[in-house]
Amino acid sequence: MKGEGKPTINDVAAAAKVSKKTVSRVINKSPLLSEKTREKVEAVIREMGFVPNLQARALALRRNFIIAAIHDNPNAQFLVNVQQGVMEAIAGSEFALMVQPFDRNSASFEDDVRAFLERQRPHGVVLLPPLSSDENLVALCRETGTRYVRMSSIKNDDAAHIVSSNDREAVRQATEYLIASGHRRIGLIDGPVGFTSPQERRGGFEEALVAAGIPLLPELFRPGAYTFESGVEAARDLIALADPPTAIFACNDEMAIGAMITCRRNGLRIPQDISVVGFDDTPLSSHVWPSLTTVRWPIVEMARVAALKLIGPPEAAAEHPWLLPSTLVKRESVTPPA
Amino acid sequence: MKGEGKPTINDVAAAAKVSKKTVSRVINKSPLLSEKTREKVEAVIREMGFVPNLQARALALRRNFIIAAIHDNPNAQFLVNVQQGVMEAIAGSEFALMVQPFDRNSASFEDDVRAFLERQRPHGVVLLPPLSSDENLVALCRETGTRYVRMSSIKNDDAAHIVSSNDREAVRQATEYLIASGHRRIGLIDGPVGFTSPQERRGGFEEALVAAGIPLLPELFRPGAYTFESGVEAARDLIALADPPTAIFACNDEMAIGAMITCRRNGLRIPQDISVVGFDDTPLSSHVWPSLTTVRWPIVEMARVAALKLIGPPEAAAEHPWLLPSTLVKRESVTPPA
DNA sequence: GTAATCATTGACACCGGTGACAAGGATCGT
DNA sequence: ACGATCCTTGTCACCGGTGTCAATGATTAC
Repeated sequence: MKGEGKPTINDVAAAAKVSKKTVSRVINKSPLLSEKTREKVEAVIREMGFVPNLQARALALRRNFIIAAIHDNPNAQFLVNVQQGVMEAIAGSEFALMVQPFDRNSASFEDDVRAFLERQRPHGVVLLPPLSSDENLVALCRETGTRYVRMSSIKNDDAAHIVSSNDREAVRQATEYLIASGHRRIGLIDGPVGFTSPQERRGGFEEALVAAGIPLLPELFRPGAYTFESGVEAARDLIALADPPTAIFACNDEMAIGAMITCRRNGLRIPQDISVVGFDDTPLSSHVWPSLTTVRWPIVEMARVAALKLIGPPEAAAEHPWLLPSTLVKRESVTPPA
Repeated sequence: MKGEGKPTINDVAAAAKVSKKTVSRVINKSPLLSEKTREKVEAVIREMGFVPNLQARALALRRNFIIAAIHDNPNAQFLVNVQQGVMEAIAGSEFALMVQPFDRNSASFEDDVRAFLERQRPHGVVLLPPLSSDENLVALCRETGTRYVRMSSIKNDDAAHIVSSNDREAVRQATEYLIASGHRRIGLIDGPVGFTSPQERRGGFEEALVAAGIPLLPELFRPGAYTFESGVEAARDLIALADPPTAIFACNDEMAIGAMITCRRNGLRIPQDISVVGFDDTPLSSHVWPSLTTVRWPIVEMARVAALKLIGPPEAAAEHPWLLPSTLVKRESVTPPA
């Protein structure tokens, strides 16, 4: 310890009168060490306040302790939930979480991602939807030797590299719940085109209708963009129909709430005049009035599992579950039709 | 290039038949280099797809390229805005963003922060509110030699280490707007006790009342916790008063919206029967009906400036502005009292 | 023409850890 | 008592960059 700066492993070694390798063994909890020296060195470490330099470790080990969440998702609650899940997984470990948004509309999108992966060389990345369904990114991860886990609704049994939720099934159940309540004209507000998540959700919706022998009427299917405004628009169109639906399923909560507000602005009571079901279970959904019946999407859990797959030994990645249940949360926005 | 793994500076040096130091000069754009060798080496770098290893760089330079956002803030929109601001500042640079939440209620809070700083040794940290008002953390940053910028409403002219917004003034203006509209009984829903931001906001509110000669009536001051539910409760109490207020200022949007919904549930029309003003300008505030008049808090800008202060040369940190304007956004939730 | 100066480039140690392997001392069996 | 074996510990090179300073060759000054 030269009086300045943080003590290094050399300082500790000198102070404890052992080799730096021995100190290294202590901080790595190597089993081939006598109890006596371990205690001696640990005492010195404590006394000097030595903390190993992660940069040096990263260089020597040729791997660092960074989990990166890569996304192009503007939804705040989603992102924060993901961050929470990852943090739960890495809490207490040496790992840290890096967050990196990308613009998928940029011409340099893939180059940007590649530059990030090659520069930061994170230990592992969690690919968040909707960007996670991009096969090029997966190829990029493979190419750069980056461990990855996709969070996606894609069908895929590569359990080591994906975490998914059974959205289709959950939406089917939600729709069956509407049908069981007596609804037969149910509007759907779709998610953005080309994204995988709304495909699954819509799929579950359609399956339920088909199973109940209810025809799929084009006028009841409305486009959406996962935004509040698109929910407003879609609902406006739906309730303007000659024979409007008695219930609406929106592919996410934000649109569902846009729909609720639009219905109310147009004099419809919820749920007496029209029932609404959403998807996500954002905090908001329990704050609106009436509270929103929705499908709980286990983002936090998915993110936690994704991170666990990344920080554990590679061969154990597939041992964590890859499919987590989305579940129907019944609140106040559904009632039998008048 | 040994056929395996990424090429290193040594591989490039060998291939270009120059010393590794010369390659180092090229990647650092050193001016003392002949144009000829620069081009030759750059060609080899491109051809081999060489990307310098940040870990090694970090070790040699004894500094890394990580900006960490440290927080104990559960508000999703806030966090994402901060992340966006930081990303705007570091886009195109070598820097990356790390996000680290802490639990201020934990007994090991300070130890946790210390462990994070000492292990990751980020190049700089942005301390987010409310944790940013903790002087112990600032001391910790100093002690560990970590560059920091506080995002806070604290009064402080240490321009190199703080980014603030003139919340007090903005709230005063918002309140003056209510007063100018004819309101004289205005309820306040406070923020959590012990936090600095609600102090400023309440301060601006009181200043405006005092300046207008309106007495500060205790029954019109209600506690809050920045949560939707606390807004609900406070509003319930306010409208239950024998002489209820004709307007409410809530210290954040979430409470304001809780208040709006509560008023409506109790048969009050907004803004005809009661006006509401919030603070934050979350996306939500323009989505509710009627849309919420609120104070726009420039989080993205503050975060961007904070990051700029961190990534630039230390002596230039104070040159960036430290005070950014919060501004009143007039929407539909305010009208003169009946 | 030669010394002085400048622009380029290289040699080498170092940042703070780790892995591979060797060495030292204690313990064991015979 | 002796070598074989095991348990601990140390030596040394290396991870992939950077700083310092010296060496080289080209240019300039006189």
